[in-house]
Amino acid sequence: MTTRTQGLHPHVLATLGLAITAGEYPPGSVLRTDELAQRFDVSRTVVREVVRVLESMHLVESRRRVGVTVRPAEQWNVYDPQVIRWRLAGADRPRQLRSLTVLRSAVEPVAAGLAALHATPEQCRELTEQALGMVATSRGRQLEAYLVHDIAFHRVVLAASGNEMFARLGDVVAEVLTGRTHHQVMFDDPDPAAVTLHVQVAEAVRERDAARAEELTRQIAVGALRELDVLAP
Amino acid sequence: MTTRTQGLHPHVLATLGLAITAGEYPPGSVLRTDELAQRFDVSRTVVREVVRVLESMHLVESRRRVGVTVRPAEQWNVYDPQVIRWRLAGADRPRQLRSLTVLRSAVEPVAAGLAALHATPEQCRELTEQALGMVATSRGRQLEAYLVHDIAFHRVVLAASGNEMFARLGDVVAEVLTGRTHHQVMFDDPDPAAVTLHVQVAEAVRERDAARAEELTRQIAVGALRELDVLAP
DNA sequence: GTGAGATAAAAGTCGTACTTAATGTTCGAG
DNA sequence: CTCGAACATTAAGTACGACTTTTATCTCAC
Repeated sequence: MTTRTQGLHPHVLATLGLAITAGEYPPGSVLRTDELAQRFDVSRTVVREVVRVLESMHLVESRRRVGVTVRPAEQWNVYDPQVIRWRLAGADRPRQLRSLTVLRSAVEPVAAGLAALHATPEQCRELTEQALGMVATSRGRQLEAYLVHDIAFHRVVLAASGNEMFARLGDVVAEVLTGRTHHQVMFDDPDPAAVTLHVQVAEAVRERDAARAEELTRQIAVGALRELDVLAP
Repeated sequence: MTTRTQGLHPHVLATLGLAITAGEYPPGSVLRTDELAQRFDVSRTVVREVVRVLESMHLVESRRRVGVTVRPAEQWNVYDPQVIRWRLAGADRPRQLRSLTVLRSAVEPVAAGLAALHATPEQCRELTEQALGMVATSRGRQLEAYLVHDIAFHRVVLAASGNEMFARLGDVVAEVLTGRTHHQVMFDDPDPAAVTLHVQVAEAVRERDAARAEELTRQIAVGALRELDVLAP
């Protein structure tokens, strides 16, 4: 079950990162580089580079004479897309999905409001197009195709907000939506109300109606949260 | 002007990270590890570890036969606390401060609303205490003391929200508030209206009034944004 | 021009030797 | 018996040199 990556470093990093974020090493656990080198059958060089990266993610802390200790989850860089992916792939996907959705519910309405003020004509067009794509694929179990448009739609909104912090959440939203579609329980077809709301958001942005864009997006977020409450414990 | 850090790796990392985030290397610039090793007078080992970390922050990309190329700013991991610190220390502090404040304006109101639902008695007490501390230090040019309470206040709100993504923004908020107080132009005393609002937020949380906590925090955010508009171009 | 093949440049990997710092232990002074 | 200072030990940090692998680019025949 070797994770078949090209290059040793990526492979070791992925394996260790996944294991740590999955909680396989309780906080305070100590790893030694030599031991890891042996375990993965790679040189200490590779292990050291991996440890440095994990350290920059605050997953571990490396101290002389003691080793590489695993940090408590509260200290992890949970905004690191890599960490997010690991956690979504691991055991506590539900919890992660929930906390990310709450984050979305805070950010996306504001982003939509700003998008209404700053979106370029090109972005407005793109937004409408994706919304129509969602409508077109919202029936008949085309969840995969729907997902593509959904992701693109939210990406454009976040990018059009003109705020780089929002824009960079595009990847996170993509992960959330993908995770929801693939792993989470999900209805056969998306909620028709949500689809309509997306179309209306595109409309509001096009008409530069910031307040409406924000409010409509807030409704989308509320819907997503409610759905999560229904489908998850 | 050696940045006097203990350990070679931290020193090289800090220097290079700062230089890149400051835009000293335009996107697409190519660095070679041997060259860097020479320049910093360290072994290739150290440089390689640094490059791996920078790579995990998406600041650079390392490819065989071509070298280490600097990525465009849109791809940087702008949520990495380290990157945030570098950018706040560098040339575009104003822009960074603004985008982070917008992020706060989206997140903190929602966090406050959740805090009203989930805060422990201990957190309520802490909140009130910090708010009172803000009142006590709001006059007579005690900006430093005020800052401490301000940071603590917002940290508690974010932590009390019960959402880990929000909680982890505590450091970011701390950086923003610190940056605003130290480097940004700021009035001699904080805005009295803001101080009052903080006290009221503590009150609302204590009384479990989520809607009010959210609305009041939104007003704080609006004030912060307005202040930024007044004091920055 | 175009495509196959040679060339070379730079990152990737490895092993070993040495340095440094933190921890734990020992041992002597009080 | 307690305390503290010297010492030994351990694991990370750093350095260096050799070798491998990938791949951009150049060459040359067609």
